[in-house]
Amino acid sequence: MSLKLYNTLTNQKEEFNPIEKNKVRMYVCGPTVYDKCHIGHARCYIAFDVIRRYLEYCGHDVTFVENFTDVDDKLIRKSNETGEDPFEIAERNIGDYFRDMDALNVKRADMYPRATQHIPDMIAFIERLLEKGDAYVADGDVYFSVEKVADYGRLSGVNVEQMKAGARIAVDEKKRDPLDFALWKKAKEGEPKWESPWGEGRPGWHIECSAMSLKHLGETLDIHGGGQDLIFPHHENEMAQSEACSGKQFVRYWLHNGFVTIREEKMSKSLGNIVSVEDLLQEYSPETLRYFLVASYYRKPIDFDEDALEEAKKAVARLLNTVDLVKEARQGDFTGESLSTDHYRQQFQEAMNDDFNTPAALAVLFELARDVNRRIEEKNVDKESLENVLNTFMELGGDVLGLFFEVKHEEFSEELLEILISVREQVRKKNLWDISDTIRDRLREIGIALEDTPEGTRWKFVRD
RNA sequence: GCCGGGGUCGCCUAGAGGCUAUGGCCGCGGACUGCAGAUCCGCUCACGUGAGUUCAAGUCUCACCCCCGGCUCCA
Repeated sequence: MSLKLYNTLTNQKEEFNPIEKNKVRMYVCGPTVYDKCHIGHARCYIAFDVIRRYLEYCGHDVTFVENFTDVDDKLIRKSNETGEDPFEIAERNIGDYFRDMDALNVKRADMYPRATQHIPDMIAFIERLLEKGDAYVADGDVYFSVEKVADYGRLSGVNVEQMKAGARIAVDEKKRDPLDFALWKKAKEGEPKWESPWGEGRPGWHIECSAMSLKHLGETLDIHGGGQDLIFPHHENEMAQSEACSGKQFVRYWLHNGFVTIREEKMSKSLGNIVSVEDLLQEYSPETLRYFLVASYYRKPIDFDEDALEEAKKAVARLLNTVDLVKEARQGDFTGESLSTDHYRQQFQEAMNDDFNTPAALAVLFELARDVNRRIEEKNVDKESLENVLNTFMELGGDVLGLFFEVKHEEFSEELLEILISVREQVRKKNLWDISDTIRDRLREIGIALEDTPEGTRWKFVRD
């Protein structure tokens, strides 16, 4: 059973073999921090979070690097609009990014290099390209010469000749060829700038990923990921300049996640339909959001709407309830037949090995949930099995998919709650239903759900 | 125009040649229950259209009809 993943470079599923056995070098294009994170960012970073987690589950030692683009046109524009310093804008959005991603249980990368902290690396990279004759200086700008790359377009499948013929390329007097792209941009008035051999200026967009991945992960990466929109021009250009520089293959497996649409429309500033993670977390639990995003195959588009989130909320609750039931059951005196989780684990792995097929993997968890619920209901399962089932849920649904995780609750007295529950028990014995229901309703309002069972009343924290 | 991805139950979502097509949500019936919740059991004639290949086709081929994305702002 081997892991296969869909490689954008070859347009097919390939068996995954890292350069070094059990060692994975992985780079994901992080956000340009000019604004808050939206649902599309969440989709991307959760997708690659799951990929990273699964690789780790398979025993790989993953080095995961994700960058922050903290200097670029959009940041500068934003700064000009608001008057706020661009670096402050970046800093604030980076803080928000961590807050949102932490809330969504996205594991932290091993490194978060920032463009502005790698200016010398980028300059050195550009100098090397100039030495090799793959780039040229033009009036303070430096451009990469696309014609030096024989197979330019091989990642994205763009047709070079056709693009040249088309009118979609902005004409720029300084460029020798319209497809050439900027490595270094000459400083303009009021923009952030750094000293360079070509005068003051700032780096182009693509160079940062090439320079930073080279520095932190080496010349060849095992996995490079990002949103589908980055395939062209960003990744095509990264690949062109990195391979020109090193003479080696830049990335073995290119992975790209699909987009999120909002009620069947593209999410965009002009449509004003951007849904921020911050806002979503006001309405929905991290588990719900995460489930929603993981319930589709990462390469397919997802359409966002409230109904879909409501569905996700109920679906994930089923799994969460089962985990609670198993936790509770293993405390009781259960005996009976054993329930092996081997089959489910194997099915889960089979699904994940098929290019991280999380919907199929979830289906396996639901099957396990149904089967263990039935056994608990029948009181026909031994404690060891329950323990095993719980571990299976925590590893597959928790460690790999990131759906189950502990959250901190405000300090409160469990003892007081127990007293309240026992008082309620007494009034229930006297059929004083209005009082007992009031207690239950009021507790529910503050996030504590009571459930009456033949074995007594149990309570749990709930999040919507 | 060029390139790419799709159309599977009421809705969402897997499956890519072969036993009764995955899982979820909703709906209906039942068990349990003071109610609620949770859980369990059962039910509900889903593969865009038309040809072809094959003993066998959601699954391969061709044609057609629709949908979506990219083509230097984008995760």
